[in-house]
Amino acid sequence: MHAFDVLGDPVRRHILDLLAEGERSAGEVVEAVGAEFGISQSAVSQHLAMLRTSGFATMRPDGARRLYSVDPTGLQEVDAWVDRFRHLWGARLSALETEIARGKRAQRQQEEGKNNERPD
Amino acid sequence: MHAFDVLGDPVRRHILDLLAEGERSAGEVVEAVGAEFGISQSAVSQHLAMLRTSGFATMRPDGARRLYSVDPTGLQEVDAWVDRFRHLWGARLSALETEIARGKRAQRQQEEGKNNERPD
DNA sequence: ATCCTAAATTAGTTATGGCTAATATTAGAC
DNA sequence: GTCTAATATTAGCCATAACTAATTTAGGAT
Repeated sequence: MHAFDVLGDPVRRHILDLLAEGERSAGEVVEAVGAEFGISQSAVSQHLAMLRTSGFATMRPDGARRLYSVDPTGLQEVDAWVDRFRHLWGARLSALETEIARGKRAQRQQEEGKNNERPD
Repeated sequence: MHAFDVLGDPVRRHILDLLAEGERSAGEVVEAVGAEFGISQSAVSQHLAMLRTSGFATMRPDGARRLYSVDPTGLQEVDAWVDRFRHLWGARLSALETEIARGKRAQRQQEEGKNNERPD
């Protein structure tokens, strides 16, 4: 199943949001998601399995419990796809691109300062 | 329909890839996509409509033809969602984040230089 | 060994997304 | 006006993703 199909489901996005805050046991995920979406333990378990097999989550056993975390792999895949289009939003990526612009200006000024005592 | 559901479909991703190269008429899209996926004009038209209503494409009429282009809106939405997880892959966003890091370093050095003649 | 809790798995049902086929719209040429 | 080309729209069919209910597996306690 393709990365975007995985993220297409609101329950799976919610699970990832939760895991983004840190490792969670399957039970904790069931409780949180159940509260929000009212679905069964089975359903959540199936989602967790899919997140794992599609590279969005990792699991480690802890006794009888299973602890899940975010796996960046799948998200990076998504990010890589979106990359192709980044140039379309004005070579300006809000806060991020502002930082870059400022950084470049700062660098330029610094480098010019090295060669020439008179910056613009 | 949610942005990720839109990108979940391989045909729609293919269309966006095509539009990323530049504006295309509906007919051109039908031909390109038809060749790759073997689906009808109707199917492609339905996909184009969805891309439009979900903020991934814009359309402008040109006589009887309709010219489609990528609309960054939907992609930005996706990008914003992924943002929450970026810190997970090493606070390193390939070229982009490298730029930021360099920029911050440059700024820091420059500012320190103003107050104190001895940079680290 | 028995029991309980945590979680996964399986089988079966249902809702929906994506398709085709047919039809409708619109623009331009004649 | 009629005809054709380009595209959109509608209705209906089908495949499948997501769910529930029931069962199974496994760990830890008594």
